Amino acid sequence: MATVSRSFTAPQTVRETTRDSVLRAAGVLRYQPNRAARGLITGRTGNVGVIVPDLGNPYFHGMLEGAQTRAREADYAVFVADGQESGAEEEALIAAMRKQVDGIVLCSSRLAPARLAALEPAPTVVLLNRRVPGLPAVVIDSAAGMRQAAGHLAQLGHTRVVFVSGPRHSWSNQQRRRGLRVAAHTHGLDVVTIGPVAPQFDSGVQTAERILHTGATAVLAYNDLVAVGILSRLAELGVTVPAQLSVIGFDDIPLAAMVTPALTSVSAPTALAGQAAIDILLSRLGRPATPESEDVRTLPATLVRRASTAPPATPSAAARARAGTLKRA
Amino acid sequence: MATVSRSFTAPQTVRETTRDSVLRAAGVLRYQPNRAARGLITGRTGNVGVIVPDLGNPYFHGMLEGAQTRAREADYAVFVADGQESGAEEEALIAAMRKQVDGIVLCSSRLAPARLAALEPAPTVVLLNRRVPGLPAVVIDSAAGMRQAAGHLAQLGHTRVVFVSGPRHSWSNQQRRRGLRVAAHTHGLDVVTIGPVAPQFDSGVQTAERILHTGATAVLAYNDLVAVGILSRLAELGVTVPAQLSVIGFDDIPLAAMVTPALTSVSAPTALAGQAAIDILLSRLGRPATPESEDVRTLPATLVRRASTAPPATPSAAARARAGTLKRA
DNA sequence: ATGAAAGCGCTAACAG
DNA sequence: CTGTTAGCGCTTTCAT
Repeated sequence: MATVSRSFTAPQTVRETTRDSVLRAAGVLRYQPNRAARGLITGRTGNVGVIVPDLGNPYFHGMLEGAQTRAREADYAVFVADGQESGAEEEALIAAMRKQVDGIVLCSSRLAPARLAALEPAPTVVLLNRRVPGLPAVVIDSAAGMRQAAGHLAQLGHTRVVFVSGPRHSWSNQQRRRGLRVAAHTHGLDVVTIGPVAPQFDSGVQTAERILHTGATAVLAYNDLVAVGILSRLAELGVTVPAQLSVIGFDDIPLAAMVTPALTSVSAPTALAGQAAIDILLSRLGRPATPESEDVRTLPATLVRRASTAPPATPSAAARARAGTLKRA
Repeated sequence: MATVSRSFTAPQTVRETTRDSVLRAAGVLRYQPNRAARGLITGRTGNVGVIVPDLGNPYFHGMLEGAQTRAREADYAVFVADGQESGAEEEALIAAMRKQVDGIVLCSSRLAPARLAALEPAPTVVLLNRRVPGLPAVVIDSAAGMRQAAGHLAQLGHTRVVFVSGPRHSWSNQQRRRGLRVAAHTHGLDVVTIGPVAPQFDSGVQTAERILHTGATAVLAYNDLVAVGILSRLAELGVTVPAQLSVIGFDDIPLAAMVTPALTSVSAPTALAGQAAIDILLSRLGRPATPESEDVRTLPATLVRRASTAPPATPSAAARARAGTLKRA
């Protein structure tokens, strides 16, 4: 009995011939150690949890995918749960998961900072797309993307750009806004802010004309959804993009890759972020509770040059390239 | 000790006053029964697994979301795993999950029918978007959507339509193809099939001109991706949609909701399907192993009328309505 | 209605 | 190197 256990968990401590026959027998009987029972004694479950505010939001799919991939590579299974945009629900989920997982990745947590800080050390938690002192985190550096976007526009000769601001209290929006202000200063760009607006297609449609009235030649939208809305309305108004106006969106959702060739976008590496979160989580599980070391990993958002660098030779060729990431059912 | 257990699992068997003090104490101490330990003895884990071929594919997000929502309502936690489009990996995942879950939902399984049939009765499994005799399943009835699409086109006065066929061996494609054939016959439509083509944006771009050459006035594409490709190329060619040509896509991915107003789409209720799968799974867990009763739930895909019924009064209004489902990070 | 004891499947400590 | 023993946290007889 103990020998069987050892053959799985500490193969070196068992004579080779014995181990072989054990493993062969296990193969025939399709025996696999019961992880729940193992966890009962080792205190480790081999599971990690991933909590997102809304599984219906494409923004989180990349994070989930990245996390799942990495976790599975390390032979961890992942629980996924939907916090329903509610801090209370999130806390309930954490409580429910606590004993079933070794750690939890909290994506864009809706919990108050104090609540988050109160979680550690049990369970081990890693924040994704959120920063709270004392907790390990993976953040996406919007500012980096904004620097690239501003540099890109400056190089194209733009001098006056519009920023369509997202939800006022959104951490992402603050990041993007702040990043742009700095970057614009660096490149001598004049920034006009419109908004805040809801991060919807609709908002873009409604702000398009105001944007034109500012006399700006380029616009950075809070996210791709807003950018696409702007593009849609501009098309109706007969404004050619990017010739008369450059439009830059923000996000990493498959959607963005598909819409009109006129869209350039600052893209957040969500899948990489998911992977990084798992990496940190697993490394923390190694050393038992080291409150001093604070792991924070920053991933830069990057400008994905699409058509607006210059009108593409054949628009469809560019569109084709962009569509490559989408898959079938 | 035993009384504590009973207070949680069988409250009636404990005197009210005793139970109250137990539960109150539990609240204070933040005690929650350890589900793993419980599972060890009851044989039930309170977890379900969801396996999809590719977490990066938007088509499966709805299923996952629906499944997660329903599972959580029933106080089940969900494991999610990515089969990487591989039957072998899928089997490995099933094996790994088996002891940790009470049942598994297999979405668009890539496993051979015989392999699937060999799974039951342990673990309990429900197929989603796949049908194999003897196994409970939730399928999305593409034929219903095709009937609506054909009826819609016939009513608009079309007589000759193109079907751009997807991957030859795809179950979905067979369903759609077959459904259209029947529906076209009913409505006296003439169908020209082009393809099979890869389910990509690119394919649409490449087939657009061939479609025009057929003299057809409407086209049904295998999926939205192909449809959008077609629309993109048509725009380049100066063909107005829907006036000169009606384009209908197929799928339920957020993407589709955003692209040009010219797209009408047959939409698959993936979230509902995910919920239904969990419903069946949980009902099966109730009655222990009833191999006779074969639960199969069919959900109809439906035509989502967008702009192509008639050119919208204000295109942006229609576009706006379609964009409503997308959310922010 | 409650407590005592056995045991779910496993690993860890200790003999041998 | 391998077998024996104890016990992880819980539920479930079986007594009381």
